Amino acid sequence: MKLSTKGRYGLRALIDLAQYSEKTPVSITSISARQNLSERYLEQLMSMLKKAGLVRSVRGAGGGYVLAQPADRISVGDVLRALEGSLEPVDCAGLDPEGGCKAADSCVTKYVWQRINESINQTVDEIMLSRLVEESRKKCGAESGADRGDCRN
Amino acid sequence: MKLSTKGRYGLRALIDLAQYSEKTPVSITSISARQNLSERYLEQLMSMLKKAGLVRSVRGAGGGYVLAQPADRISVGDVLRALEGSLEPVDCAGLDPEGGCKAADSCVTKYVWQRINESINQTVDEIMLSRLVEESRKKCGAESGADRGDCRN
DNA sequence: AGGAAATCCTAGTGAAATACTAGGAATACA
DNA sequence: TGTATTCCTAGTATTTCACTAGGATTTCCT
Repeated sequence: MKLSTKGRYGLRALIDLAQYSEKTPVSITSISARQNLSERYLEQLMSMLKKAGLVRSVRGAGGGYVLAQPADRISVGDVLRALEGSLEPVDCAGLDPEGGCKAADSCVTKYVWQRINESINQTVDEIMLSRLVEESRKKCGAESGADRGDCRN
Repeated sequence: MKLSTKGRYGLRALIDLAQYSEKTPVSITSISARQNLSERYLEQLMSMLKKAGLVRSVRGAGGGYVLAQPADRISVGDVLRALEGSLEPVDCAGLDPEGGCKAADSCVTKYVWQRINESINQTVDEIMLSRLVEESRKKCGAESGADRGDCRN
């Protein structure tokens, strides 16, 4: 039940992007420098976020990324699902027509997985990027945010 | 964000155990036969559940396992945490004294991981084994539960 | 006593996923 | 034309997962 680095790094990157891309696009180089992430790896994450319609890209010199939607319309859930795939804790095969779990109707644990799934999604869908950006600004205002790169989550 | 087979199989096994161990201990052989699980693997899961104090074992012929607590005092959360370890989506190193995340105080994403963690734990802690046993009995009453083994979740 | 049925314990292992790295093509600004 | 960027595909070392294997120990039954 762990999130992979995709989700963890990607959320940090998007918060960073939301903070710095108000006027001009933000390059992968600058995000990865601030957040202490591998450029090449972050590149792949941004590509996924783009496919999911959360960011837009500007190619060429002076280019980079910007949010494709206002920060108060992008939820943590949108970000995590884009990067991690479905957040449900178990892939119940009950969906496929001929796929798998013939016991779907009599499967007791399925109820449990559904409940977990709902609670996770509800939680992540109600936290908006804009809110995290606010928090971040508050905290960086208080302390000099010099050592931000230490946080790997 | 997927549960491993440990949590999935283990929960099924414990539901099975709760149903069949009212009078006598239930052997791994019989659980794995009913649930269509590898005996050797299930053995390891039962060992973990024992360490966690959820089941007791009776050695020797005629032995097996019984619940160490009544089924209405064992939650799904107890089972999953015993088998999967902590359910928190990110191992924030903020706990260790000299361990890791120096940015803990200024870490924005930490808030997100905490919220997810809380919602997962709350959900799984309020579903009791006894309830799942009830559900299982209802469903097996309706249909002839012959094909139970097909469900791999 | 002796065998059968069970738990207990440690280690090994093939396959898959993870977390990157690498190389280069395409695009746009200056 | 050159430099800064995104874009795309493929390779790879490490780790984790999901078992399998071998045997020791305990207890019941005859």
